[in-house]
Amino acid sequence: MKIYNTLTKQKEEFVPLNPPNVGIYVCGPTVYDYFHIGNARSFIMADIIQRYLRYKGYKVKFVMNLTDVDDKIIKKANEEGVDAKVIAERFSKAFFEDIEKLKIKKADIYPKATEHIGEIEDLIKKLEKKGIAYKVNGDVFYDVRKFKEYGKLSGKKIDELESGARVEINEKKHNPLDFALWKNAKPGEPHWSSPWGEGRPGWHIECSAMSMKHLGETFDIHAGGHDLIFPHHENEIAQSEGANDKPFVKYWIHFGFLNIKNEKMSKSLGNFFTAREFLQKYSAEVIRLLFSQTHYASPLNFSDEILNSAQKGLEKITNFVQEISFRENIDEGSYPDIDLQKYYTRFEEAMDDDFNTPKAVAVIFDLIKDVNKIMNGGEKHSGKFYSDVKKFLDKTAGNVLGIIKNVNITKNDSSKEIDSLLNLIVEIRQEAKNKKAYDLADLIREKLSKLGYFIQDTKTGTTIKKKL
RNA sequence: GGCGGCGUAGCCAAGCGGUCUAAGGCGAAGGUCUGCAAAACCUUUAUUCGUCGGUUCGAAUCCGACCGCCGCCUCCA
Repeated sequence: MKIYNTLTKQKEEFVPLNPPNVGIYVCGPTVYDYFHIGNARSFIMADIIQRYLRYKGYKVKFVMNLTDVDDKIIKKANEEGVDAKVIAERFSKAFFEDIEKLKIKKADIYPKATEHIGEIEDLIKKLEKKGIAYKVNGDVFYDVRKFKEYGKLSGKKIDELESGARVEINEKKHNPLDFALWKNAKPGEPHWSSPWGEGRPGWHIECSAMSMKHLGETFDIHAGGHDLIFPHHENEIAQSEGANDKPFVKYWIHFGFLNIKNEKMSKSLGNFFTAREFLQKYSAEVIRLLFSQTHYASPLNFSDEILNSAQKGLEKITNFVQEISFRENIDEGSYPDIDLQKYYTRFEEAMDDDFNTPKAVAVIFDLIKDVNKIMNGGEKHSGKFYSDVKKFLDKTAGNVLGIIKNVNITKNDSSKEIDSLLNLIVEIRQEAKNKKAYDLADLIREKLSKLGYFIQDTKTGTTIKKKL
């Protein structure tokens, strides 16, 4: 299995530090607002990565942090005249609601910055002791010049950065690129007492402290959006490696942006849609299919057109799953000449190649086409065949990509009853058809459709599907 | 200004030295099945991969120049 590593700028064979264990840390949200569909892309792609690693048999420990102290949270709290905690709690809750709706598998741990002040403090002390951090009036800064490898992730050079036009001017810093580890609290801001006075942690140090605590000083995979490479992840490396003198992360993965009209979707540009808004109109599966059809690292230009395209594609998948679910129970006949193992292999080859989900999706569609062809042959086939196909889809498109809707109408006893009633209706309609009472047959179809059930007459019998 | 990425059919998007007369999805046209409908299937829809050169027996894939687009260098997934 290969992963493109931002640190080395090449695809590398994935060798975990401690197989079969794999530690993954993904930069989560700053909980000051609902997250937008661009953020959702990162969360979903990280989800697919961890699901695939589990599929491969790795024992994954997946950590996603919540930044719950931050300038933006404080700003919002001030605007509303409430405590910063109120804002953080409100949007943490919203975050969990939204990722659940997006069918994102829960992380093993969601550490919060405010619950790791002790670890953060220890880390800063360590850096201070080594002479890498310095204090100025209650603020503590990281001295970028003290870390020789600064810039190794982003490919930037300190000198070039300094001459850049947009470096913040702050006379307190030794070097314009130095960044805050600890911020002196202004009145009304959340604060904790520390050796440097009342204050709060800087953003970058949180992730170093929390990832280290939950995954160790060196761990396998760290992922996040492309815009975090610099300065966030660069600074994390500086902090962690500066303190521990050992490699921080083995593989760095970065997700491409979701663009709108060719521009990065972001809160600051104002060209965003929240994930919640989208979920009202499109299902999680549609969004996931859409994202899966582009490689995680490439930019993805968002538009109604591609959304509709994904929706149609998903319908094709859903129709198919309903069809085989139906046949799984009733059909009897031969097992057709098809080697499902071939599709597993192709799926894995695609995913093994730096999580090539577009290719993996193509395998799913190939399978669907091939099986549809078999079903169109007019012959009946064994239920075992259909359940094998279904198992394949559940394992790959379902458990890894998350693009299979639950089509089971029959889940409990009461719906079993519904099933037999539906079958009765189908039989009656068949009688009507036999007597060429097409008006009546069409009426039944029409009425059922209004109730959300679609009747379809196929070569091998009538099937009924529920609208999903 | 520095650093990085991208440009493949009407749209989206894989492919990254030969199996490419280039996957897959959407769309479009015609057809099959059907009482009709729906679903599905079949056929067609890029001899060509931004442009121009070069390397090579061989290039969408490597190199160079140019054109166009985007991102990072400030909070941002």
